[in-house]
Amino acid sequence: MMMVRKSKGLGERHQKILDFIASYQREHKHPPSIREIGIHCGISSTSVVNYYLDQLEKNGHLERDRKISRGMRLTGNTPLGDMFRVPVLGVIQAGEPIPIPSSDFNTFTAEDSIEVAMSLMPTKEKGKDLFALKVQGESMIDAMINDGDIVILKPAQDAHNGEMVAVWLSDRNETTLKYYFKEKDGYRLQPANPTMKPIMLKKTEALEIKGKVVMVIRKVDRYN
Amino acid sequence: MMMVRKSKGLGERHQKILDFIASYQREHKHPPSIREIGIHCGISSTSVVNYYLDQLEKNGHLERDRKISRGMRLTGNTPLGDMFRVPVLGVIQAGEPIPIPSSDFNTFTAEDSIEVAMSLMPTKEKGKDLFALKVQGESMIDAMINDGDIVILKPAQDAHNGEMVAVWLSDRNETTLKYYFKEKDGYRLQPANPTMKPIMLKKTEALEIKGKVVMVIRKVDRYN
DNA sequence: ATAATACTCGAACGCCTGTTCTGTGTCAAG
DNA sequence: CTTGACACAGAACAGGCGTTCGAGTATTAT
Repeated sequence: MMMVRKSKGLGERHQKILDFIASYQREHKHPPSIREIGIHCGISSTSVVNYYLDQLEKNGHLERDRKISRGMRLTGNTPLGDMFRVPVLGVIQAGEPIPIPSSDFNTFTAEDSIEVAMSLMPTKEKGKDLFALKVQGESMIDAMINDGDIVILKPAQDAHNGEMVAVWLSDRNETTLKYYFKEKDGYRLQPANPTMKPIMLKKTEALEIKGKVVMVIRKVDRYN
Repeated sequence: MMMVRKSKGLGERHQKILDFIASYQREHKHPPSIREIGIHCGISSTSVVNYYLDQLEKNGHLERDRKISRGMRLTGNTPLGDMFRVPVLGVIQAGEPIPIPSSDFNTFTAEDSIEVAMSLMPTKEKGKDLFALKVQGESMIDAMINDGDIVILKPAQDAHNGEMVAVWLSDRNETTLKYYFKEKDGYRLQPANPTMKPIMLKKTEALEIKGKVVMVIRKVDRYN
């Protein structure tokens, strides 16, 4: 009954156009013209570009200011400017396992997410597969992280000494954020607050590193 | 010798054009045309707009892609996209007074500053006269703020109970970040970490509120 | 006063750009 | 096979838009 040409919603060309607009805008700070889109996407006719642009507008991926040159803008979670979008996968709390990114967490799930300015991002892990978690409860206080804070993590299964990691201690059924140190007899999980004592783990105890902490953001609007 | 028409660097019209471009871009996600600038800035001729645009380009406030419609972009500290630029006025540490914004801190001082996504901003204090300070030393640990953290503040001389404020205790020659509570016999400055004891102040002791904490950002790249 | 400089206007030129129309080839349903 | 929706190309049109030029008006220096 229903005919499917290439894929259901977005064809390869739709995606290519969308990507080009985003990269062009990022570089030039203004959208491309129809003809420029055509050239860079291998479309020889302006009418075809217009054809796709109309579809993208119908699907809600794009907004157009008709009659205005370069009058288009990407909608939805395509951050313009120099910022990064990080999906908030869930909450992190002491007694619960850590949600980690699934394979297809980059899909069009317009789930909850936050935007972070590129210029704030440490090192060059600019927006690989970063993800964010909202801290629930006050169990991370010894990591100097409060209830309601947002932690941005980079997925990882292991870590170097001195890195702050999110770990799941299955033996203790506990999630925690600590500085990671491997020692001869096991592991040491050091709180950020030097006045607090580290957790010492024997090699036999399970320790699952879920990610490295890249950034912590605390919005202080808990007053009224 | 030197002739000064209106002001030295930027005339009123230059500023008006700059502001219009910024607001137009923020709303439409693409730059305005020369004619649009003319209309909204009270300039009847496109050549005059072009005239000012050339000057702005020469002064480095603008970049132009000649021959390309709407081919202009603001340079310097004019964040595109939906983000906010907050100037970093200095450091905050226990033994030093708190730098606060001067009257003309919005001028073209291309000093150090950070960008924060609009969507991260609490409440509607979107970028009034916010400013940021870099925390130096570990004296703010009881506010769950670590060495190297960036705190974003809103200027204030007083506060409501329960708000986190940056205060300067001149009697003790001390700067600190605490939750503020006014009590019958004085003030109570409560650390964020509930396991730590508050500072009790008599009414006679000087307490200068310098700002309210709006946000805390911690970049965790202290590993290599 | 005179000249120089800064600023403003209006109009015209021509490329840039979005729009529209006609035509072609493909593929699946009837 | 025929039909029709779909994907695409090319050309032509009209208006958008940056550019340029000639000219007029202030303001300032000499």
